[in-house]
Amino acid sequence: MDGLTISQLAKACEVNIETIRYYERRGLIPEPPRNKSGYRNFPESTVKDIQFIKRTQDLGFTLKEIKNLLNASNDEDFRSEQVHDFATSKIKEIEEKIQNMYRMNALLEDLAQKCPGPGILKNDCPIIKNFEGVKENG
Amino acid sequence: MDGLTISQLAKACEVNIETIRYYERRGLIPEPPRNKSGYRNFPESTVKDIQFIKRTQDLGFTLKEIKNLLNASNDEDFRSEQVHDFATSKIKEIEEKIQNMYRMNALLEDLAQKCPGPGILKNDCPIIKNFEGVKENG
DNA sequence: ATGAACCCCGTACCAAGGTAAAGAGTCAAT
DNA sequence: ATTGACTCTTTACCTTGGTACGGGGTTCAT
Repeated sequence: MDGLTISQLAKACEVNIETIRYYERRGLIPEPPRNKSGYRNFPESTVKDIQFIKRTQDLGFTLKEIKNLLNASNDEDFRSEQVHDFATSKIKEIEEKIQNMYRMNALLEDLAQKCPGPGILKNDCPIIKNFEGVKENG
Repeated sequence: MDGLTISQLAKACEVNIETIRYYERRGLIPEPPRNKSGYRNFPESTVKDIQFIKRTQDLGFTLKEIKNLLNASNDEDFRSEQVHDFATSKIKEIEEKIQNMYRMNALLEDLAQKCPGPGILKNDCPIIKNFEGVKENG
C-alpha cells in the first residue's frame, strides 16, 4: 500500500486525473502496477516524472518531443546520435527564446513600474509609447 | 502599388497565407486597405507586426493576450492599470520560465557535447545518465 | 451493509491555433 | 484573348492537449 492512487497523484502534481490517464495512454509515464481490482498504484517517482513533463512542456516542447527524450533513456537499441542531433537542434532555439524572454520581461517591468497607477486614462500613460517600441526589436 | 500582397507578406514572415487572414479576423493585425477589386494591400509595417506576434506567441502568450496588449495602445478609453496588472502577473511567470530554459539548455548542451557521436549504442553513451538526473531538479 | 467517494474504461467533446477546399473573380504575360 | 498564378469569401476540417460523461465496479467509514 505504499504507492499513490491516481487522485493522490493528480493532487500532488496539480493536474487533472484525466491528464494522468492521457499521459499514460500516450506513453509519457510508465504503466503503473494495478491492485487486484485494477486500480493503479503509482510509485512516488511518478510525481517527479509529471512535473518534469509539465516544466518541459512549458518551455515549448511538444508531448511527442518529451516522449522521445524520455524513451531515449529506456530503449536498448537507441542510438545516441539521435539525442545529439535533437539536442543540437534545440539549443539555438532555446537561446533565442531566452533572449526574447529577457526583452519581453524588460518590457513588462517597464510597464509595471512606470505605469502611473489605477484610474489613469491611456492618454496620460507614458508607458504605452514604450510598448510601441518593442515591436521594432526583431 | 507600394504595399505587399498577401502572399508577399506571407513569404516575408514565413507564415501560411491563411494564418494572415486568420490574424486579421481575430483582430491581431489592422485591416489593410484594398484595391478596386478587393485585394489586400499591406503596409510594410505589417511584417514587423506579424513577427512580433510570432515571437510573443513563442514565449507562451496566447493570441488573446497578444491582442489585448496590442489593443491597449490603440484604445482611447483604455485604463493603464490593466496593463500594469497584466505586466505584473506575467513577470514572475517569465522569470521562472527563463530559469527552466537555462536548466534545459544546460542539459541539452551536455547531451550534445558529451555524446560520443554517431553510431554509438545507448548502452555505451554516458550522457543518458545525465539526462536521468534532470528529472530530479524541480 | 449501505452510501459517499473513489476507481475503471471507452467514447465524446472542447478550445486554441491554424490549414484546406470550393467556387468564383482578377491580373499579367504571351 | 487565353492561360496560369494570384486573390476573394465561406465553410469545413485538422492537430494538440486535454476534459467530461456514462455506466459500471470498489472501498471504507459508520
